[in-house]
Amino acid sequence: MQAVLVDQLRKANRRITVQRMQVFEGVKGLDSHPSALEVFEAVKPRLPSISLATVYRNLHILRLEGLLREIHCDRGITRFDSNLSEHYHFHCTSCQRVSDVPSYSREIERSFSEKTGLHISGHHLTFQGLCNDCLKVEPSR
Amino acid sequence: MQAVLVDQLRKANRRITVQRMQVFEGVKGLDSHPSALEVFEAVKPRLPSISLATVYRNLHILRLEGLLREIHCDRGITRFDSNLSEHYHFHCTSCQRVSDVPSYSREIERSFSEKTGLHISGHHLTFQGLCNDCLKVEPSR
DNA sequence: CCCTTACCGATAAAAGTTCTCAATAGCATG
DNA sequence: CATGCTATTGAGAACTTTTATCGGTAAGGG
Repeated sequence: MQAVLVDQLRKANRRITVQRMQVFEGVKGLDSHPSALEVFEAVKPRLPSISLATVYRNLHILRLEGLLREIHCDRGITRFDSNLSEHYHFHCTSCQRVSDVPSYSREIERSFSEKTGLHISGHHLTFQGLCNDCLKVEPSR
Repeated sequence: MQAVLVDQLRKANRRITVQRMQVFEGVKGLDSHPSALEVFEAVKPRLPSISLATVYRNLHILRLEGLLREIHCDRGITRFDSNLSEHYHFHCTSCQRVSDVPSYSREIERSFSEKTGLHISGHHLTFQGLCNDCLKVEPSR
């Protein structure tokens, strides 16, 4: 299980620890693009002695090794995404949850790079709006 | 000067203070999408007694009243943009500066909304890459 | 099984932001 | 122009999110 993950960590001279695996599983298990604190809460029942610092440390390492992505939607909060395939995000401005949008276009980058001559390594597209749950509660906006 | 700004603040029952005006000018004067601290540093020479809390307070109020936009590119930092016209951003992953990209497409929203049935209020598109200055220094990537 | 060292938990510290509160100053009114 | 109401200010405490420190632990190669 998680052969790619283990191989990539080994290759980078990183050890396979219970905490590291659980942090990764924590992000993967929560489809809601959890914050570090949410990952901590999710892992704690299975690993009651885990430290918040360990969660931060491993989130950072997993991101460095390209096994997780960071996303920045709200002020001051970093969220994590285990979905490495190219995709966009939908951010509900009411409940703050972030969900995946399966579409993606590399063409956007190419046309921008052509127009500006700039060196592009990627792009992020995030839609804002109200998710269906929040639309029911406050149909005002 | 700044008739729209003043009118909008009056309408919202907000007072026109030197500090508030200078905070707005600070964001507008820095084309680099400054953080709160950078706005504070920019305003301080003209208003040596201004408090950092006042800068934060007014950035928040100006955003609430729709006179500034917030953008979230890096981890943990909120940047401000006085350019209210619809546009995208280019984020240099080396020097962390953010610049404006003049293009915009409302069509993206419409097609996404049509496909998903979700209620969309906006979208943010940010390109990552190396700006021309940083490309010269580190042509590695 | 042993040794090296990456990693852990606990905690302090740093960075970014918001809150509290007494004093001040916009500005509407007379 | 003087007065009163209250939104705003400056200073600092407090809070939130994230990173650094450090002695002890355990992963994994030999």
